[in-house]
Amino acid sequence: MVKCSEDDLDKLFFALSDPNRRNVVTALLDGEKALGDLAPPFNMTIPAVMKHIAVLENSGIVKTEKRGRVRYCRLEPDRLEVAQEWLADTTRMWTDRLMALSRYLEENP
Amino acid sequence: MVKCSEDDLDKLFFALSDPNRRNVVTALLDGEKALGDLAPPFNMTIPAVMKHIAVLENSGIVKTEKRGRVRYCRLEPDRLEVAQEWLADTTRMWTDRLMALSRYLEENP
DNA sequence: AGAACACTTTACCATTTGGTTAAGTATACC
DNA sequence: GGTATACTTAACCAAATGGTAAAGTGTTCT
Repeated sequence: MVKCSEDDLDKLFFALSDPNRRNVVTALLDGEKALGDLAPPFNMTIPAVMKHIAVLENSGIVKTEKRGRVRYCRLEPDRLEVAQEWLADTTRMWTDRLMALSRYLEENP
Repeated sequence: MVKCSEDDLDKLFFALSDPNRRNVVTALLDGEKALGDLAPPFNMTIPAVMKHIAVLENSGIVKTEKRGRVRYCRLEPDRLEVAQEWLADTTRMWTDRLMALSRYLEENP
């Protein structure tokens, strides 16, 4: 099981619970993008994008870096992998226990 | 790719973004539980539990049924599987694209 | 019938969220 | 130096969230 605090999970799932933020993540799959490039495609103002980026950065999914007057945003592979592993482990655990339950129900009608 | 609306994903991730709700999900792995049995372990009042159950039910993760004066809560395997598949597909897509990116970066230093 | 039980509903509260506009700051260009 | 660019900050707003206490409703037990 991946080490990951409850608080990390809160932030991670919350970050992914908004469609605009998931869109930003999708946009960043192409690679690094300037903060200003993320607003127009989603009809958001720059301050709105900044808040979403802050949430994503707080969750560890995204990192940003300022070069000159431009703030570049990119996905953080490590954190993505942590998220992926936690999700896989958890859903597998759910599935296992649910299968055990359904097996039990079959054997005890 | 699993069919799953953006709105479904909002609800799903949001439902999982609270530690009390994840605890309720974990508690339900043992099987069906009465609503009242979910409050004491987490130091919540009954109305608080009801709100969390409503969020989980709205996301499709949990279903409830009233028998007599007791409301029983249980995990909904179908929805769990949908969630699991979506998460696996999405994280795989992320991983694929990130691997393509790192391969590109290796070949173009 | 009457009491006990297990929710349900209502009303209320502080905080957070997601968004805006407008003014401010730092960098790049002519 | 002065101007355009690209964020940043501040102030504000409506709605949602997570929680409570208290009163109400429907079942079950004696």
